Amino acid sequence: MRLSHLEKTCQEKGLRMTTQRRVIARVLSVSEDHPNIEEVYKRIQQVDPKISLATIYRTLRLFQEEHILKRHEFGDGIARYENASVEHHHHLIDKGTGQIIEFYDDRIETLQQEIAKSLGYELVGHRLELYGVPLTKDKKKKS
Amino acid sequence: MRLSHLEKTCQEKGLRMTTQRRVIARVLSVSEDHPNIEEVYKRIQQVDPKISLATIYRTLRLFQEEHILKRHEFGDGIARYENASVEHHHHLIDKGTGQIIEFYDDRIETLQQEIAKSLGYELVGHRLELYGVPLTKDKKKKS
DNA sequence: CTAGCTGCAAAGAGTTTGCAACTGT
DNA sequence: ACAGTTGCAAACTCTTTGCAGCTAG
Repeated sequence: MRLSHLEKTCQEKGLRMTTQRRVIARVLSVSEDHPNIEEVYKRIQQVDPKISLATIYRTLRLFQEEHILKRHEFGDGIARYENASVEHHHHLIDKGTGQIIEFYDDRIETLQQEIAKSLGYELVGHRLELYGVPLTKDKKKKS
Repeated sequence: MRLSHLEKTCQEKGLRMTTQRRVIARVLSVSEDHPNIEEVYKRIQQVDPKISLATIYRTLRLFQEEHILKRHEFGDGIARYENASVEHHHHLIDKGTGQIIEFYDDRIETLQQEIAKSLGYELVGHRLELYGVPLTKDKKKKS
C-alpha cells in the first residue's frame, strides 16, 4: 500500500510507526484544512474507532515537536493543526463563518524582518492573523 | 483620593464600583506590562488579600468586554492583559527571556488592510506577534 | 431597598500523565 | 526481547458557575 506523505516523513525521522500513528498521519495527510483536536478525533474514529483521545493528543504533540505538523491557535484558544509541509503562509479568518483563508505576501515577510532588526532582534518566528468580514458590493464600489 | 485612569473609565461606563473593582482597576492602571491572571492575582493580593481569584476572573472579563482592557495570548496560551487605552501596537517577544517589546509600524497596518481587501474582506481585527532573539554584535556587524 | 457583586467550593473544558498491557523493530 | 507506545481513568490547569450573603447606589 502507498504511504501517505506524512507517513513517509515519519519514517524519515525514524519514528516508530504504530497502527495508530499511521492512521493519524494518513488522516492529516489528506486534511487540507485546520482541524482542532476534536475534529481530528472524529475523523480518526471514522477509520479506527478504537484509537483513544490520549493517543491523539500524544501523537499530535509528537508530530508538532518533530515539525511534521504546525499548531495554531486562532482567537478562540483552541489548538488547530495543519500539515507543516505546506509552504509558509498566514491566515485570514472570516469573523462570520469562521472560514479560514490562507495567504502569503512577501512584503509582510520583509517588513517583519526589518522591524525585528530595527528593535535589535533576529526574527525567529512570527504569527500573523487577520480577522475580516466579507466586503459587500457597496463597499467594493466605494473603494 | 485621586482616581486612577481605569477607575475613571469604569465610572464613565457606568459600572458599579465595588472595593474589589477599584483595587483591580488601580493595580492594572499602574501596570505597564502584560500580566497574566496569576500575576494580576499576586499584585492584587499585595493590596487586598481577601479578593478572590473568581472575582479577578469575572472582573477582567468584564473589563475586557467593556474594552477597558485588552486580552492577549502569546504562544503559551495563557491570557495576558493590558490597559486598552494605550495606543495600537504589536509585540515582539524575546524567545530567550520572554521580555515583551511593543512596536508600531504604519506600513504593516496599511499592508494588512490591503491584503484583506484583495482577498475580498474588510479588516476588522488582526494579530501580529514577532518572536526573536537579540542580535549579537557579530550579526549586527554583518548586516 | 434591591439588583448586582462577592467568596467559596464545586463543576467544566481541554489536556496531560501513571500504569499495566501490548507491539514494532 | 524490550524500549517505546497504547488505552484507560485519574489528575491537572485554567476558567466558569451556583448559591447564599453582602453592598453600592
